[in-house]
Amino acid sequence: MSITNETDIDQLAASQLSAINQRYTKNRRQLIEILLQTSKPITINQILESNQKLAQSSVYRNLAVLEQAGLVVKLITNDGHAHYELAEHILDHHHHIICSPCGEILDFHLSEKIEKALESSLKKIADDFGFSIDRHRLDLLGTCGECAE
Amino acid sequence: MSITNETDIDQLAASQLSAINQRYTKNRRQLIEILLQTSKPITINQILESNQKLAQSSVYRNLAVLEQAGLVVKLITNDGHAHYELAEHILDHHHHIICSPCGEILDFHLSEKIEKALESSLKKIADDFGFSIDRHRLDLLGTCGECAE
DNA sequence: CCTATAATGAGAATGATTCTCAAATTAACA
DNA sequence: TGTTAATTTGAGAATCATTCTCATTATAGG
Repeated sequence: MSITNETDIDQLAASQLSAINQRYTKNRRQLIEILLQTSKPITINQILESNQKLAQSSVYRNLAVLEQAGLVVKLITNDGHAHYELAEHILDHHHHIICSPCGEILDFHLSEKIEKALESSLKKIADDFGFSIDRHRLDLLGTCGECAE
Repeated sequence: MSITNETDIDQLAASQLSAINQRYTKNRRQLIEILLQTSKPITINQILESNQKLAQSSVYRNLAVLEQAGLVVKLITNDGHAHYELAEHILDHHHHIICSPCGEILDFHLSEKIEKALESSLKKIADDFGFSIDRHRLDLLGTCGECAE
């Protein structure tokens, strides 16, 4: 399900970007690389720290482009900093466990059985509301071991 | 499960506020009332429109106080405007279906069976991660019938 | 190699939210 | 029911993440 081969991701990125008339530039490639190396959703500041040469405005702009291309997902949480990670067809379908005190976000997976049951339930609900659904998200909010000490 | 009686809510509000050394003032009572009358999470702007006499800064401050007291929940979505609603022990446990184009949020309920299965699953996951969990949230993201036209 | 078009980067602008502080309100007690 | 001390209020200023602007740089395609 998930793609880890760098070449595959480059092809995918180039193709999804060109589908919205955007180029797969060096800056955008670097963002994809940073997100690939990180196993959890990260903030713009963390991206800027990890590569001092990137311009803040370009990072914001390019993450927005990558999001439009469907390559990146932006997570809005209560801590005032958006977090970014690769889209689910690159990683795989998962959910987030969020530490409210420190803002860290980690990925987790539901068992296939529950995930399926949930999805069919949600499909019915969306129908009842007359919604067409893009995706669902499930977050666990709490306190990590470190912050609890 | 849910509380609809105004007197009960006032008692609850007064007690939860005093637990954090805060008063149940007229302004705060009005916020509770507005949220009670609305069946879905609303923004600060909607609150200000519904009662022109409220001062913006006070609404922000008081919603924060009510949130600290555990009476109100703040929902952060991708549309740049926080939405507020009464806490789950006043309404009842539910989830949100969000229209990305217009930003509207509606409440929905999972069947008790799925909700239970999900909760026990999540409890195990939280343990694995060494997290203590306050709550979970499940959102459906899509497009409402009106925006789809 | 040219040229038209898109991307970049530095800094300014935006806008939701938070902060400040003087004035108004309230609680508690005499 | 006054008095007083502490809290809340409201108007506007300040903050800060994010978005926009625009001159410069890079790129694709002939």
